[in-house]
Amino acid sequence: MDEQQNIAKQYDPSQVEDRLYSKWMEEGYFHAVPDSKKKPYTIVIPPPNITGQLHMGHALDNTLQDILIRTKRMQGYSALWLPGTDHASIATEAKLVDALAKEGITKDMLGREKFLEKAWEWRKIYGGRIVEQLKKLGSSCDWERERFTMDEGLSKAVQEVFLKLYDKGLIYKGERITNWCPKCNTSISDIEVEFEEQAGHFWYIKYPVKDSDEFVVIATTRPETLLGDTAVAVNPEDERFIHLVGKTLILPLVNKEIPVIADSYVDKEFGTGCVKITPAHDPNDYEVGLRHNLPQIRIMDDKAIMNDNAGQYKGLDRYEARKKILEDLEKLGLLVKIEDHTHNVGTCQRCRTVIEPLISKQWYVRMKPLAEPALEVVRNGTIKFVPERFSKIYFNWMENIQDWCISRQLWWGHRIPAYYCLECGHIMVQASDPDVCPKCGSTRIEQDPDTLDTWFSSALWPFSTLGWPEKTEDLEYFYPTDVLVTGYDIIFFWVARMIFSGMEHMKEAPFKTVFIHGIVKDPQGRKMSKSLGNGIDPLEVIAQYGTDALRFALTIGNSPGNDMRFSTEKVESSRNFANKVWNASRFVLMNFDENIDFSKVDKSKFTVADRWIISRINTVTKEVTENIDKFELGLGLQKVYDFIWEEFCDWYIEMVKPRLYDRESTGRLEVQYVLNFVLGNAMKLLHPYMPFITEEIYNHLINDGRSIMISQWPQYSEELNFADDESKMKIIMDAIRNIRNIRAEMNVPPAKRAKMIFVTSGENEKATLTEGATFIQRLAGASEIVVQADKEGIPADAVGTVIAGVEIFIPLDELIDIEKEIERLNKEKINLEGELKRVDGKLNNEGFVAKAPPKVIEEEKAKRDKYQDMHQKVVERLESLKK
RNA sequence: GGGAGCUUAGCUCAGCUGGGAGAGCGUCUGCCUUACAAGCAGAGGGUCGUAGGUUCGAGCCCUACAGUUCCCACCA
Repeated sequence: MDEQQNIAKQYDPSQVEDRLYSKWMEEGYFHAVPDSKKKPYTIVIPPPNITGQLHMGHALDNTLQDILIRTKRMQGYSALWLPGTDHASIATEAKLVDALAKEGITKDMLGREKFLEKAWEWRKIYGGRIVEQLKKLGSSCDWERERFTMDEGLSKAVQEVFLKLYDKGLIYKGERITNWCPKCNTSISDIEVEFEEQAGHFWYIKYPVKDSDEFVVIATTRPETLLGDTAVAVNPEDERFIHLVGKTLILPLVNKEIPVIADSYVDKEFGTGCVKITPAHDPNDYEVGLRHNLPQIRIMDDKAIMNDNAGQYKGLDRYEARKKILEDLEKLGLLVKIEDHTHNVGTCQRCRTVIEPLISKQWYVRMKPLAEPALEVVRNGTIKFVPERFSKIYFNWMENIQDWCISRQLWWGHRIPAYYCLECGHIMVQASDPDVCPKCGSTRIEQDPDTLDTWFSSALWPFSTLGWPEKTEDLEYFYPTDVLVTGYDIIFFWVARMIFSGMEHMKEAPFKTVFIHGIVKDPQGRKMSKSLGNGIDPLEVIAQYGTDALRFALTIGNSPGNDMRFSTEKVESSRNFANKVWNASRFVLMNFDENIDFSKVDKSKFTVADRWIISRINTVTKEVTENIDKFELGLGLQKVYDFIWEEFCDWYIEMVKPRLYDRESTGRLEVQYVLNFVLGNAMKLLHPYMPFITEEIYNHLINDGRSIMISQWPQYSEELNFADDESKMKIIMDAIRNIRNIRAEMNVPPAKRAKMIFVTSGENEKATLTEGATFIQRLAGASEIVVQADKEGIPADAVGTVIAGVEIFIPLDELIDIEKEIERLNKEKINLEGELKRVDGKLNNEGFVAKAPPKVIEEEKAKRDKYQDMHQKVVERLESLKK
């Protein structure tokens, strides 16, 4: 076949990938519809941010999802992989603000409406970018169903949920201390605060006692908050200070009177035992303040600039204020000492700015009632984490859950459906803009300016994307989804919230399995990050090595939940495998005749090798299918890899070459059939992992002409299990390996062909060796093969070896180095003695014989017999050489 | 302070329910053998972190310890 003869020696993914992806799209293979004849299988994508760029984490996450969905599609499910993107309110808004700043424009200059117009423009430009990048990965998403968290339907779902939870009293507005990011200018939830160890100081400051010479010393890491102090607390059982409780202190610099209070929150052992209490700027102090009815004095504005309450420090940034305050305290002789102190500082996940806890009015979700069903559904196994250990992390978090702050002082996002009467302050939470206040009749009504936490909408993703709150056919058919694939870093942000949302609004868990993967790290084991600049761009890897190689590298040798290092060496070896597959296929295709008619195949012409490889792919099919079912994707891939490279390429193809090179040979058609069958099935098993190359090859093989994507997943069949042929092949392969070993060790030139004599008394061995003679000739470089029952006619200086039940001799024309041969045989002898010692150790152990399963004992006995026989023959051989 | 993971060949990692230690890369030797030098054949290399325990039998189960990474908590 001329066309096939011309296939390039090296696989070029760039010639294949885009072409095939377009074809799949055109054919609509990714599209899934409710089909009563099929079972549904659903995965919803973790929606990437619209401003995002594909990174290795995405590449891994989506490769794993694609492997699962492609497998299930081939297995006959109506397999839906539902894609989409997330508006990522805080991230997008921050980027847009930065971009505008470069043009000298601020949010306020634009106004809300204009700003949102800009944001939607951005979404148009960048939202599509990540989608195109996912396509480069080969993701078989149903793009006809692509969703966006701010789509009309999804926004409807968000509103519906907000109203529902508000009506149930599960959403409330409250004034309390929250995490505030002065840079992003918004409140954030607890999990968006990342603690970072920083080197800081402990400043010891004197607070004089009123009308006394006495004073207390407090230790603080944040002296600027002194301005907002409304008490100093001591432990009620601290005898050192108990006499001061109830007395009044003079707050330095401010010269205000504050009380000394007793609260068990104070640790006697830590610091000085006296704690300044700043209810408006510290979460713990806030709690203490509530217990003791202390005033809350905010001393900073939303940008962490000191406000009116800071008196002379007004207008200073919090760190400038700190410096100034310390100077002033120093002057007054109130700064006692300074110690170095490393402590954890809360920073904004988004921008790394140090969080300023502030008192403000925010919307919260009451979590306790929602957490209970979400815990139960994991406890009772309705939802399983893979690996299982992550359920513990989930429990730990969910059991100690705090109310969720959901309002954000941002513009880009779902606006909170709450309206305020400007006359009487009445709050209306409803779907549409009210005309008049039902309480006072005023028409002066304003909507809450805040938007919702991005995760509020992603929490609804598994059902909002399927049409909820409408009762759609899709929702009915595809919900609940089957697997959620994600990294362990977003279990709290997303997984947990989807679970309680699913339970609350659908009364059903949103998925059955949470398949957790680790983080992709750089070759030195560091997390890939922008600031380190150590990220490896998956798109560059694809451009250089191909998508299949990237996917292979991300999957091979990786086990669920574990982090992995990514290196170009790994991609190179992955690329090499793709090339190997390519060339094996090239070989197969080059050796097909025109107008092959497999209906003429005569199975009686199958050789031991044919049945062996069929039996092997049959077993591998079973194993790989099981591995994928158990989410052991790396193990499954390893098995396909080993099968293709070692068994199919290194053994089977090498063994069938003589039958293919001779166009008149009997069984030529049968070989072609077996090659086509085995390679075809191997490509199917490999397809979920390496979709492009497998499709390209499958298209050239002889089959029903359908795309491999929608072909049927191979089935294990008992009829294709040929145990006899597998054991025969073991003899043949052992013989070949041993002979190759001798030849290498005895420095026999590779090109030199030699006569080989096999001595065996076993009928089975004899028949097998005769049957496999051509294979041995070719693969072990034999010129002639003789199988005989005794050592008749074997020259004394022949080199030799032994496998189970068979002695092998190679008479060489030249004189051999007897010493070297003795040395080599001695090595064999020592090896066998080691094996015998181990087996005997077991069989001579009474406990083993009494308690081990009979099958294990039988196996050990068989091994002992085999090794004893081999050992005896090696010893005899050594003795005859020493003469 | 609490919790989890990891520790296996020079490097990076697999090892499913306990039954003779594996892969890739690297190293050494020999090969351009008409699918593939991004390849073929062969070799070397591990007391599976340490110490106990359970078991006929432990890389795998239990306990303690050491090193390491991460998560949660956040004592000013």
